[in-house]
Amino acid sequence: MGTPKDSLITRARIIEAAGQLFKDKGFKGVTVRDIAKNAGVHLGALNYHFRSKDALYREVLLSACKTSAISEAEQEELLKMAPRDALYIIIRDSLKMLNGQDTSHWQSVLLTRECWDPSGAFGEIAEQYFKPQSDFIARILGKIVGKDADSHPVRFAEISMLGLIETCGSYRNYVEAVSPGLLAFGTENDWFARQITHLVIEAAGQEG
Amino acid sequence: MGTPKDSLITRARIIEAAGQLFKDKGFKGVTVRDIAKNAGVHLGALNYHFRSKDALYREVLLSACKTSAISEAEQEELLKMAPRDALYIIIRDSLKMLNGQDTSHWQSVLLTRECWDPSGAFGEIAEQYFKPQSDFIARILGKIVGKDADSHPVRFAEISMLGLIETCGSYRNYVEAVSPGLLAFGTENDWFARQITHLVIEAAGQEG
DNA sequence: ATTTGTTTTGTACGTTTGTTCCAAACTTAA
DNA sequence: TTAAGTTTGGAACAAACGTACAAAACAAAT
Repeated sequence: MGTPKDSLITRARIIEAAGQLFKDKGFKGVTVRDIAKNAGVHLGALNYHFRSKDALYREVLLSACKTSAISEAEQEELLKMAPRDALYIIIRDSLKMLNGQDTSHWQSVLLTRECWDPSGAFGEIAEQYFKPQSDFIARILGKIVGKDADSHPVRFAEISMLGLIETCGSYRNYVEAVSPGLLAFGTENDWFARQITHLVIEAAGQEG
Repeated sequence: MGTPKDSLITRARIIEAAGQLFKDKGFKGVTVRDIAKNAGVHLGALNYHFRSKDALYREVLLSACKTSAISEAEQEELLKMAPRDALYIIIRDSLKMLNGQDTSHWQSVLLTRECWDPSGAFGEIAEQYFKPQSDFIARILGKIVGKDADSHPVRFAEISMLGLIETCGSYRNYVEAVSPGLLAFGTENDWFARQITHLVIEAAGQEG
C-alpha cells in the first residue's frame, strides 16, 4: 500500500472498473462511488489520481483508444496481406471484440457510445483515433476496388462497415428480440463476418 | 387553466419536450426540471400527469412508437407497390426522419437509444413495435429475393438495414469527423437511400 | 352562486451526487 | 532515520436530484 508501482496498478484498476461501468450505464449513469467500489479502492484515491469525474472519463476514453486501435505493427502486417483477407480479418476481430461474453472488451463499445453521446473529449478522440482508423480501412478498401481511398463510395463503405459491425455486435437486444436465434447463427462460423465483408466491398464498388 | 382539454395539451407538451431532451441526453442526462422548463410547464404538473420520471419516460417511448410505426394503412399502400420501390421508400423516409434538421423527429432516434440502453420498457416496446416493424420489412425483402421472410439472409438484411440507416442518420458526429462532406453528398439526391437499398437487397440475396 | 372535480402553482423534504479536506498508515528510496 | 509519495478512513459540503403535498385557480355542472 503506497508505492509508486502500486500507484500504476491502482490507476489501472480504476480505469478498468470505470470503463466497464461507463460502457454499461454511460457517463451520467455511473457514480464515482460505484467506480471506487467496483475497483476495490477508496473514494479518495479517485480524486487523488484523477482530479474529477470528467477527467477520469477522458482518461478512460484515451485508454480505450490505445487498446482498440490497430497498432502500426498490425497495420504493416495487414498491408502485406491480400486486401480482401485483411478486410475480413479486421471485421471478424471487431465482431469478436464486441461479442465477447467476457467483460474484458469494454473499449470498443465505449468508443461507440462516445460517437452517439459525444463528450467534451470527442474532438480529440476523433482526431487521434477515429480518423486514422478510418483512413487505414479506407486505404484497404480502395485497394480492393481500385478506387481512391477518399472517393465517396469507399468512404461510404467504411462507414457502412462500422454500422454493420455495430448492429451485429452491439444491438444485441434488438436483434435477439426481433430475430431470435440469428445472433447465435451469425456468430458461429463467422457467418456475420463473411456477410459484412461482402457487403462492404459491394458498397465500395458502387458508383458515386 | 384547468380544463380537461388543457390537460391533454399540457400532457402533449410535456411528452414533446421530454422526447427531445431524452433523445439528446438520455434518461439520466435529463432532469425533470429541464423537462418542465422546456415544456413551459411547472414542475408539479409533471408529477400530476405522470407519477414519476420513469413513468414519463415509458409514455414518451410509447408515444414515439405510435408516431414512428408504419401504420396499417401505409403498410397496405406499400404492399401494393413493387417490393423494390416499397423498400426504397421506407429507407428514404427513415433517413429523412433521422436527418431532419427540425427537432420534430426525435422519435426514431429515441427508439434507437432504447435498443442501445434498454430501459424497463424495452420488452414491451420490442413486442409492440420493433417486432412487427421488422416482420413487415422482412416480408417485403422476402418478396424481392424470393425467400422466406424468416430465412437467415432476409433477417440479416433487415437488421443490416437498421444499422446502415442508423449510421448515416445518427452517427453524424462520427461521419462528419471522419469523412467531412460525405453527409451532405449522401443526403443530396437521396444517394444514401439508393446505396442502402442496393446493399440491403444484396444482403438478402446471399446464401445462408 | 355555489359546489364539484380537475389542473396548476409554489414550496419543501430527504437523498444522492461530485468534490474537498485532513489525519493516519504504509512502502520505498535517499 | 528521514523524506517523499501513495492509500485509507472518515467526515463534511453545496448543489442537484426526484418526489410529495397543500393551497390556489379554474371550468363546468347544479
